[in-house]
Amino acid sequence: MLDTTDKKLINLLQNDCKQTTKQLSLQLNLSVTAVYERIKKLEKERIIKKYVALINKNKIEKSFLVFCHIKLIQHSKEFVTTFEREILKLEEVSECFHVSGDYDYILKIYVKDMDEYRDFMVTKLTAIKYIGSTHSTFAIEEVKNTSSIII
Amino acid sequence: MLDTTDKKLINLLQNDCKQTTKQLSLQLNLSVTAVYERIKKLEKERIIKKYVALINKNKIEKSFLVFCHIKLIQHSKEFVTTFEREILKLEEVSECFHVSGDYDYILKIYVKDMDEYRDFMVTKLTAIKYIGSTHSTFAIEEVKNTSSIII
DNA sequence: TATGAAAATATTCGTTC
DNA sequence: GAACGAATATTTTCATA
Repeated sequence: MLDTTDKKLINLLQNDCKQTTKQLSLQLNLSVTAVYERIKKLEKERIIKKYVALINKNKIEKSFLVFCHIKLIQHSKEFVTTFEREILKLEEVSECFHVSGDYDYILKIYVKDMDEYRDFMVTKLTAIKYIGSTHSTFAIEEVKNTSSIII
Repeated sequence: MLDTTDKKLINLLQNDCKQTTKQLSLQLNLSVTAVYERIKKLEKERIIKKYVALINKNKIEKSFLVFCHIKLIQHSKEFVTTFEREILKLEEVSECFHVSGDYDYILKIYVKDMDEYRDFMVTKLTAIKYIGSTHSTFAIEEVKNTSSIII
């Protein structure tokens, strides 16, 4: 189980994973080795999944964000499987969740601008079989966008 | 401007930022120093925003994901500002985007389970002033969820 | 859990293209 | 300005107490 120190450590690493174990040890009142061992444990147990660099989307021309709600024409196993397999291939789709309610999937799509989005819709998304309908919602502003979950 | 090597480097770091410059240099056919200098440049220009650890939500009891669509009662400057300021304080809300369309905001919320979500709704979210209506959509399955944008 | 030595890595520097 | 290899500084890693 995770104790308070583990949780603190996870929160620190979610915010900046390039801190040295020495820096972490000072914040946690632990020795360098103790921090090191705890991190290794968290990695081994796959509580820490991976370490990544987060990129400023404005600077790489991928700041146009669209939420796309998708309904399939039917919910048979084959339709679901095919759709999901095809979605995984689309690099513009950063997230895709199967959801309950009025539609079947919510997709988060990052592209350069509206032109690129239209192109994506026409040539890639709607080329996937079994899509019944789509509804696009455009982001006007990013109020909050964090990868970390405070525990 | 970013050349092909920069883009490759960014993609590598988005996938694993703990690789040593030596490992990166082998994949990029560059010297260790050249890789080092390119990374420093990307950090300085804020193209790389930060380095973070990604946590397995299943293992920390935060795997219940809800998309919440919110409409404000009005769109005055004051209402928008107040709402956004309050949302930033809620640690359950990992993302919040101001959007066009049928509602004003899309929120992504991670909690433990439905009970915790109900509690969050009642005591935290709907306690915020100026919310007109909310509509919650629950994730059944995570099909794709990546922090990286391939460039 | 802590210490410290050994190994690996990051960082700086002088030089070349 | 970008790349390189050599040097130095720092950090990680691991055996041992």
